[in-house]
Amino acid sequence: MPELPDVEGFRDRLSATLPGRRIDAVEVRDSGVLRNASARALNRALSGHRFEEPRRHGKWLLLPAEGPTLLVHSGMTGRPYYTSAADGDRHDRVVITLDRGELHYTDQRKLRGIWLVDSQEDIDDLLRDQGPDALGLDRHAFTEILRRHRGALKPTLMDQSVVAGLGNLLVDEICWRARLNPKVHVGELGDSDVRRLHRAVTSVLRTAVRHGCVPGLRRWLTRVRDDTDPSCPRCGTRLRRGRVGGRSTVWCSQCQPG
DNA sequence: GCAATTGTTGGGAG
DNA sequence: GCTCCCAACAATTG
Repeated sequence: MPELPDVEGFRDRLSATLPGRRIDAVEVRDSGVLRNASARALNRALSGHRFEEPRRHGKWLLLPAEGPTLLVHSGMTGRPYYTSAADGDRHDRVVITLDRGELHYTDQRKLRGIWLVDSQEDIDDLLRDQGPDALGLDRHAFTEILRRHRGALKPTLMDQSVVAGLGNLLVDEICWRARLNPKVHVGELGDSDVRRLHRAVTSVLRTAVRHGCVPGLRRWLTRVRDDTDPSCPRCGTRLRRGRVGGRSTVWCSQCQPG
């Protein structure tokens, strides 16, 4: 689930609760989510520290704590959340007890997880291959980035080293909005195509961030993509399903020819 | 039992 | 070097 809008929602909610909270204890219930540190190292590095303002880059969430920083990548099913009560989730893997409330990381599938780093250099290292964040990317920068690539549109937009934050649902929604076939090659796009694409990225992201997910709104592809026999919310044509770049893809052969 | 799943990585082919 | 495909990671659902 987590793409840029979801992670931005995590960041926004944690921003309202986490800064200033002191870490009292780190309880690791499933070390399968720890990617580069032991539970003991986590405890030692974080205990007594206070969380600062959370940040985000693409699908990465950064939780700095006066020196050490937790980097969270939620994979497909992860979600960090603050709770003031002692409630939780079935798949809570890490529970950090704070001086007030708790920070939980729940993750059913554990495809990614949590990294602990202790310097800006280590952060840069982990995020080295990330392209610029998709949110707030202006048209000039977007065009310049796109012009460096030749492959199919959808895999290019989903490549986190090209642009950081776009996932499967978002990219389908963006291509549909821009009336571009997900299989079209980036090199074939004209200036007006790129302009339309940038507008679609911006507007879809802005709305999705407001909702904290890719919303199934009235005139959105996401609303119908999981229907048994979905039709285009714009023109009514039966939607096509297939795989593009190895991912399940939905598009409208009428609105997105090619 | 088999396929599929909203993410990422590494290996290998062309 | 670039692009694409596959398998793997893991857990659950249809």
